[in-house]
Amino acid sequence: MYKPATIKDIALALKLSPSTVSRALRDGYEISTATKKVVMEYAKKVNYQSNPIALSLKNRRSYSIGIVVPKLANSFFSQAIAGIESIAYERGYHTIITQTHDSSERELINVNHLAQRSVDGLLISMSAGTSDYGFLKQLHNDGLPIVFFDRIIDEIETFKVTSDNFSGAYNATESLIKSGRKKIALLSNAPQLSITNERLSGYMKALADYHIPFRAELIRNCSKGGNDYQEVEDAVKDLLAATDKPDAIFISSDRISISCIRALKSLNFDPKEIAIAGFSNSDVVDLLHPSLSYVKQKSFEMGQIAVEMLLRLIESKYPITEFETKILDTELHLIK
Amino acid sequence: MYKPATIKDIALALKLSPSTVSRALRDGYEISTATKKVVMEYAKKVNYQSNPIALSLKNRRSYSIGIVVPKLANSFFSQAIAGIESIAYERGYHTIITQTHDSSERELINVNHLAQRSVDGLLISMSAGTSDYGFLKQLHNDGLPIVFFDRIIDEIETFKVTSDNFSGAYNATESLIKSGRKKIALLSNAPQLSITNERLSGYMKALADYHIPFRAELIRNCSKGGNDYQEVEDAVKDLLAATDKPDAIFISSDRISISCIRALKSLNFDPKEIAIAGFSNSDVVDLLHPSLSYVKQKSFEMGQIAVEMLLRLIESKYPITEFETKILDTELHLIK
DNA sequence: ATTGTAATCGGCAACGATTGCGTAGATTTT
DNA sequence: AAAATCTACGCAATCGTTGCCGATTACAAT
Repeated sequence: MYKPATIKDIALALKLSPSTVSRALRDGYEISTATKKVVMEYAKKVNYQSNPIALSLKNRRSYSIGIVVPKLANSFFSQAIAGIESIAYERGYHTIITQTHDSSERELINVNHLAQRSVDGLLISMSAGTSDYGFLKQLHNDGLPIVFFDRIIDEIETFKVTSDNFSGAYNATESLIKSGRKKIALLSNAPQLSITNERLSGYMKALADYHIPFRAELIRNCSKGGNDYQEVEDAVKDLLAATDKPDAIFISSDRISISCIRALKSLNFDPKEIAIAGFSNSDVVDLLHPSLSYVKQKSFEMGQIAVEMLLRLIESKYPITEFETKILDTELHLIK
Repeated sequence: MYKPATIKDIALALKLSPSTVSRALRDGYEISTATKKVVMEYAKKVNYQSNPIALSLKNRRSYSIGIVVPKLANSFFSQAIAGIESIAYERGYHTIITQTHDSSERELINVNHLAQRSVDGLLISMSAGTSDYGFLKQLHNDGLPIVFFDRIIDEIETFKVTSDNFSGAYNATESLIKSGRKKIALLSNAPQLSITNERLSGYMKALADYHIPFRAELIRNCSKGGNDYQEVEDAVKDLLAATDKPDAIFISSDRISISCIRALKSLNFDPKEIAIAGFSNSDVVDLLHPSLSYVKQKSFEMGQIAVEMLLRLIESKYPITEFETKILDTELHLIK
């Protein structure tokens, strides 16, 4: 059985009391230099390390923060996590990463697990399927610091950070228009997500600004958000089977962008015939074929900002009542 | 301050002792049905959930397992994690995921953090930079169950699962040979990794079997394992600048495969002039251009097998002394 | 010699949950 | 009616750590 040395062990071996050992290790002022030296040396010898579980129980602080994202395999999220970690580690916090695979049930389980494990705070990007935020509201009201990133919600008042999805979508759509396309379809993400609607608005505004009539039949919702390839292929096939078929597609999600490319490839479509632009943070998006123009979010920075917000909440001595929602701009990369 | 209901709270409210409440909640036989009913109902009302921290401290069991991988952004690992979770959740365990970014220091910190957090066991795929396994040996000797996957090491005797890297490399190299290539370069991964040498051996064996002389000048080590793009580009550039330049490249790592493709693209190389094949578990590898034949590992299955091994170790009543190293075969996907 | 005052350390309790043991009171047995 | 048995619950210890208070000692000030 795995059993590391404890303060008691040291106390017993050195014929001291646990409290003395504890204070000696933390360099307390009331302990003599000699005792400190003996304790420190013995502690090093037996490789003593304080038990974070016991500390968590006693202090109700764990110096760890919980991360809940839909999918690690999604580049955007793994980049955001890297950003979170870059700051968290620096500030002495550990991270506990969990993924929900866009399942509400899994999300509930993970969030509760993290809360019970007494993480000091929570960074969360909501799952597509979640519509009941009661469990989060509960935790938030009970005082658990929470920061939302990317897929944020209105129902809870706290710090949030997300991308300028409207402009991102606007710019991408505009670029398609400027390259001469007029019949621009939209592959949209799960409709309950905040980002989905913002991107839809950007798409519509761009059409309007360029006097292109909005055509509902060019919109396809992929409510499974690219987790289901078949859904996307069916949508693409359907779009391209129309008599007045689109000459471009704007895709409002990373995973759906990939699926759309795969669909176009498997349907053997001439890339010149149909232009595509979409959101993507894939680190190989520039190598894909058929190629697409893409809107890239500042994922790493978003992670950094989110965790900084969270640490402000956690380490603030007084309750914070003024919250901020930060919007990061996006980068449009056009195909050469 | 976030403060969930405790057993004491319930005891106080119901004028019972904590022990009675505890036993009532666990449906102990010595508690009257009436009391149980009262306790259960009140517990539900205040949304009581047992504190895992306290339980961990008392039982030295946490029903959580630690996962340590080099990089979440690497598809292979995020797929393996999905496999791990699929089994772990089913069996009532939580997972705590950490990544090292191939840094030994980070690996040490993460492993210790997990051990101290009293995870019941550890699933680890080693970082490229690690050469001192002392800290793992220590934990293992102290009785912490550990299972290695993918990037395994010989120095510790326990369950392990990895891919048949030799055959994977052999088959890929063979496919290049059969397509008429004779001057096959090798972009190799960090040399201290187990998988690197196995793949090198497979490459060499294929050359030998087809009577192609081994040429050391066609081997390039990317010791940073594709974490550094420039290293790969330099290697590719160097290879292709030679007078007797290769007509094919076999790449022994996922990340390096991607970097190599990018290098070839940025150097404007004709895909027909130089064929490439490499290990990759990217979920978009079939959409890349220039395209490559690829060796895909059974990542999801590997995760499942690893966690099953770990649970055997954790839940075994008697110490296990007979260990197994499972080798999964790989899938070769040729470009059409 | 007495009091004051640091310096140095130990004891107790608590964080939340579990559990062996003890026991008051009710019920049954003799 | 006395003794034995049961029922249903409480007490206290435990896990590792630390905060608070108290105790001991030495040494200086009075």
